[in-house]
Amino acid sequence: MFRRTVIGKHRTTSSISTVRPVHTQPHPPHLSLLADKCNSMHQLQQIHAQMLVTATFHDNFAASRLLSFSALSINGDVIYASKLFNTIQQPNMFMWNTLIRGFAISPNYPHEAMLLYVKMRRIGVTPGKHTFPFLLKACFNLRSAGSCKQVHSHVVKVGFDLDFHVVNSLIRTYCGSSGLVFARQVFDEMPDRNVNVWTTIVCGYAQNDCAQEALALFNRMVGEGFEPSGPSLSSVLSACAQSGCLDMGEKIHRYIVEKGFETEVILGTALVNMYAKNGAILLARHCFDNMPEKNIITWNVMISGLAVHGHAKEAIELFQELEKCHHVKPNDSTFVGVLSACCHAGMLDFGRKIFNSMRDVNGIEPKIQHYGCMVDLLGRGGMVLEAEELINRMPWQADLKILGALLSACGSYGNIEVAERVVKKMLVLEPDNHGVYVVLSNMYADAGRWDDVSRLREVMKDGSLKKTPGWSAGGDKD
DNA sequence: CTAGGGTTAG
Repeated sequence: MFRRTVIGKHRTTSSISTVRPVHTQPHPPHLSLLADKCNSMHQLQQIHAQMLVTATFHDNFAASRLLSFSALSINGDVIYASKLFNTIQQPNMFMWNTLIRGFAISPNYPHEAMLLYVKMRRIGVTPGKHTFPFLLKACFNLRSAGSCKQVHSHVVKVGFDLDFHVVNSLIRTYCGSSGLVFARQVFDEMPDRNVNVWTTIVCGYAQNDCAQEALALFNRMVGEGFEPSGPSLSSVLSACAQSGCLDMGEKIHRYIVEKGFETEVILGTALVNMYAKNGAILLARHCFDNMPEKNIITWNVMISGLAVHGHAKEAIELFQELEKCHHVKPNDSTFVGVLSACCHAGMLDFGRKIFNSMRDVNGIEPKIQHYGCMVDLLGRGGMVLEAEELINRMPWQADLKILGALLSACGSYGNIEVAERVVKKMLVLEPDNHGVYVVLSNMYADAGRWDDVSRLREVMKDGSLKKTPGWSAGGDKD
């Protein structure tokens, strides 16, 4: 069990590799140091075992080091942490908080954080000021405004409603669960604020598509004498990007330069995005090229910015540059940008190659947006049948958007046969979609099929194709 | 004795 190979790496004294009887063993403080240095659950379990044998585990500080690793580390195991926690007779506040935090940030068990909090209250333990930010993180990850409200009332009852960290967490959590009104209320009721709180509310509005309000609040913040921080500038740039406020964006850029802010990844990306969304593609590119460090979001913003503004070739060249980059790997939205560039440039073969390379080379499963790009690309290239086939091969049901792209390709290339099949599918999804009748009718007219035009007109008067034999939208299922 | 809030895209 106590393999020297693993433990021995960090061994500082000889006592650790030899298990001595408990009564002769003083609490070895180095065991908790080891717990801090461990990087796998395997190592952690060995230290745990050592602590049990040497009675070190009864020391709450030592036990909490184990708890922290297993609950919080990327290589940890929150279920193990929970079991470990249950063996502790008198957990202290740090331990309760650590496990709540561990559950809160776990992908699968944020709800357990709430349950643990309830359990803690039931046995009469009063939460500390650190408890609430963790608990609220769980609410945030659950996207639950209801839970947030409940926690909010506990915050008030326990009296932490003046703690910046706690209140900021409340605002952030409300913003993340469609509770912008509550967030604003909490914000307005604060007797005093700091830059972080201002940033949270500005960001909250920006992320909820309320760019104007975000800009207004940012201006108010500055007006009240707060020095904008890097994060607050990133947030307001996002608002400038959404709302087309190039002037404001440039003003912010000048401010960043004047104040000598480090344009590290996030702030730099926010600038690139702001310029790209505003169509100032050269300025975007200039910022991009001058960034010393970029992440995948930076690349995506630049690539799709180029694609959208008619620089398909450059977008693809940039993607090829990204492929040579060792520390940044493309993700699924990278491919949305690249495929839309192919679409724009009509690069059919290259687009097919890229689409296939997603899974084969990059291990990324294409999503419906990628199929959408491909249908568009194939359709515009006149490969209407291939596009239809691709839709039929998708693992999901086609939506109106993707069918619409195919239908318009049918229109451009006069493929009535496919158009009729597509229209049927679209009417299943949306029986009163009049647009599709019009498209189809125009196609019949273009082909001189006047009988079909009038037949369709009758059907439209009826209100639905469903009633017409041979046109029963739900009737012949594919 | 340990710890908490703010930032970039779709």
